[in-house]
Parts: sequence; C-alpha cells; structure tokens
Amino acid sequence: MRQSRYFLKTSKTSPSDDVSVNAKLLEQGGFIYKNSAGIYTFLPLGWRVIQKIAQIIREEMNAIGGQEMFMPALHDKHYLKATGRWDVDVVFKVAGEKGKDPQFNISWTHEEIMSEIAARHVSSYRDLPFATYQIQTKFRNEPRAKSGLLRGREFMMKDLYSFHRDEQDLDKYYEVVKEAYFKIFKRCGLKSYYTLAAGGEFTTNFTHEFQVECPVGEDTIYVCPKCEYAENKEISKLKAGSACPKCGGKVSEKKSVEVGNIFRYGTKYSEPFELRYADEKGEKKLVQTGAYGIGLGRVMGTIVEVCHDGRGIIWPSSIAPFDVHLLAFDNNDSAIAKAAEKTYEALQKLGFSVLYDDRQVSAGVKFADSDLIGLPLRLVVSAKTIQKKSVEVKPRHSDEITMISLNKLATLKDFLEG
RNA sequence: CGGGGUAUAGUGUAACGGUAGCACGAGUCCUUUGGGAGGAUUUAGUCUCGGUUCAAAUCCGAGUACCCCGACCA
Repeated sequence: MRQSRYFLKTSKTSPSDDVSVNAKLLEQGGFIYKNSAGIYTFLPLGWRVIQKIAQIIREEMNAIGGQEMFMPALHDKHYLKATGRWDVDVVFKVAGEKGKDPQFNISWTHEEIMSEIAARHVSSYRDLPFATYQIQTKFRNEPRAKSGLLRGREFMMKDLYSFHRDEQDLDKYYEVVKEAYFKIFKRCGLKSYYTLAAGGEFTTNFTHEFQVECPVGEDTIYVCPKCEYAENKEISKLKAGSACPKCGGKVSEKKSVEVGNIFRYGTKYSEPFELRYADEKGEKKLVQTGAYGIGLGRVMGTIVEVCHDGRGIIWPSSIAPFDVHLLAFDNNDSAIAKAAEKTYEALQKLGFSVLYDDRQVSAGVKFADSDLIGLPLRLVVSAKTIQKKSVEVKPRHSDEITMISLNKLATLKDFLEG
C-alpha cells in the first residue's frame, strides 16, 4: 500500500481529553475515529488489525468445530421477553413504527436468537453436539463508556454457542474452548490469566474470564506468580499476599482487562425456547448449552495498552496491519525513488504486506509516523543504502539497525517470527 | 445513575468583561529530505438556547456533548 494514496492521516497531537493510551495512540495513529463516546469507526489501518484478530479467532474456532454464521442485530421483543431480559438497563430499543412502543431491541447479546434457531434444528440426540459462532456487533447502552476501545457502547464480539446432550459433554467442550482461548490470546501477543468470576445478567453459575494484566483495566485479580492461578476480586476470598490455593505461593493484586469470558448456561436458555432433544429411548430432554465471548475491539485496545512505548504502538507481528513499513528518504531523487519502488515490489513478491511511505515529506515526519503506527519492521531506502545495494532494517521493538542486501530480502522473515 | 471537570479554526492551544491570537494542518509558489524543515501568501473558529451588561469566548441559568472518579457491567 502506497501511503500517499492510503486513507490514513496521523496527527502530531493526541486527542485532548482522552487519557487512556489505546484511545490516544489509535486515534493519533489514524487507526480509529471516535464518532461518539464508546462508538468508533475502524479506519482502513485499524480495520486491518481487527481483520487479523478475527482471522486468528476464526482459525481457532474452526479448529474446535465451531461453525461460523451470522445473526441479525434487530431482535423482536418476544426474544428478550421470553427470558425476562427486555428491561435490562443496557438494552437499546427501537420502535418498529414511528410513534409506537418499542418493538425491537438492537442486539446486546444473542442467546435468545441462537436458542430459538437451535430449537428448530435439534430434534434428536443425533443432532448433538454442535457449536456455532459469529462475529457481530453488540450494542449496549453503557452508563459510562470509557478508556477508548476497552468499554464501548457498540463493539464487535465473537460469540460461540455450544449445544450438548448432557453436562459431561458440555464440561468437556468447555475445557476445549478454554484451551482455544489461551491459544487465541497468545497468538495475539497477550498473556492471559484464567479466572473464576460471576455471571452477571447471563447466568447464576460461576463463569470463567480471561484477564490480561493492565493498569487501566476495570477488573482486579489476584494472581499467583508461581503457578499462574488467578481469581477475580469480585468473588475471591483472597487478599494481596494470601497463599495461593493451588500451590501455596504468594498471590499479588493486579488490575486487568477481561478480554474473554466463557459461560456454562446449562438449561437456562433451553427452557424458554423449548430446546429439547429425544434421547435413545425417545425421552425428551433439555439441551445443555454454553457460550463463549471475545471482544475484538477490546483485544485490540488491550494490545495497545500492553505494547507501546513513548513514541507509539509496537504491534505484535501476528496482528500488525502490515508486516513492513518501507520509508523512502528524498524520493524526489529519482534514483532513490526507483530503488524504493523496486524494494516495494520485491517485498510484495516475497509475500510481505508493505506500507510504503512514498510521500513527499521529510525524513523526520516519516520516522515519527513509523514509530507511531508501530509496524514490526521498518525499512529505509536512502542515498546511503542504495550505495551499498542494501536496505536498512530496524525492528520496532528494538534499536538495533541492520543492513540487509537487496538480494537477501527474504531473510526479513526471520525478524518477523516470535 | 451520583460526584468532579471541560467545551475557542480540521487538530492542539491563548485572550482582565472591551480589536478573537499563535502553532500545526490544508491551498498556491520557491527552496528542502537520516528524527515532526525554511520563506512568502491564502484559508478557517468562540457548542446550543436564554439572562446580566453600554459591551460576553470571558459572568449567571438551562440544555447538549466529551473526559475523569464511583456505582453497574462484557
């Protein structure tokens, strides 16, 4: 992508009133645009990050048998009325017709929709188990949107729903999803802790959360540094310095962001929607269900909170919007421009995604933008480098500069791993 | 929803109740290109409604929006 033609503008100044690092850097870097409090547009650069995260999630969901689908955002009131959730505070409602009472809610969650569909699908034990998921937008009228992408009123969520004939099968799958979640967050460059938590509006059962240590997080967890056991303060009997219930180590108190949450619903949503199957004896039984959520924007925001320095973002290579930021200095000079173009083509042929800064601006501007945007590798083509038939390479996360000769560009792959 | 704060040009910021200014950006021209370049020139603004006053960006009231703390929540 040629930066001169890209729908991207960075800013020299960060937004005046936002305090959180993710809001500052993502807005300043041209990844997102704030339309209202807690309501963001993902601009082309930011959308590429979301797509990377979505891709990782899809791969891991598909790997555990998840089948992707897509549910509506407008839900007739009968859905939420069936489960007594029509009057939950965060629900946005709209009238079907002007001047009438609200008929629809805008999707704040999809248990009801999915349960009804599942009830039409399932008749026999032979139809079970299965798991479906979607990446969709949730709308929740938060009393207080905050911290950039960390708490929005409109946000993208991956929600997986699983359906089982009995609790044992649900429990088994719950563990499978748990492992998939660890993989997802790890692939996104995040170290996550698995914690026990309460279920809120969703279930009276205990649930489990995936928490990432982060100072602006809204949650507080107790973590054992030895065995990584963790509990959410909400329900924990631990205190800072208590002995870890698993290994006896000393737990410490940390602020954290909940990037994922998994729920065992049991039959809570099966009852209102008559979600039953016939077992081998023809006996009708309620289906056991679970649900598993990940907020994509929140993952993106959390990564920025965890991976940045004073100059900008440092994307993990797995979710960076491009692999390489190619800077051409003095591209008025035709020799330099030509060398940069050639490098740009060569990199793409080798399979790298490249943001090529071909703008007619000073070197300082290009350096500053490159640091701010935070792609894993910065390549410079200049008068100096063409003399040596090389390009200059610097990983965003270090200060080490390497010269790589033009016929060895493939070795850049080594820089991107890990 | 309770508490606190803020609102001036596209962005970031100044202005005692008395001429709305600066920087960046953007446009044009020239010179520039290894850490946010220089000169010339142009561009554009006081959130909304009401009040006080000879005079309001400035004081008062209401509204709206945004930020922060708390409550609540994923």
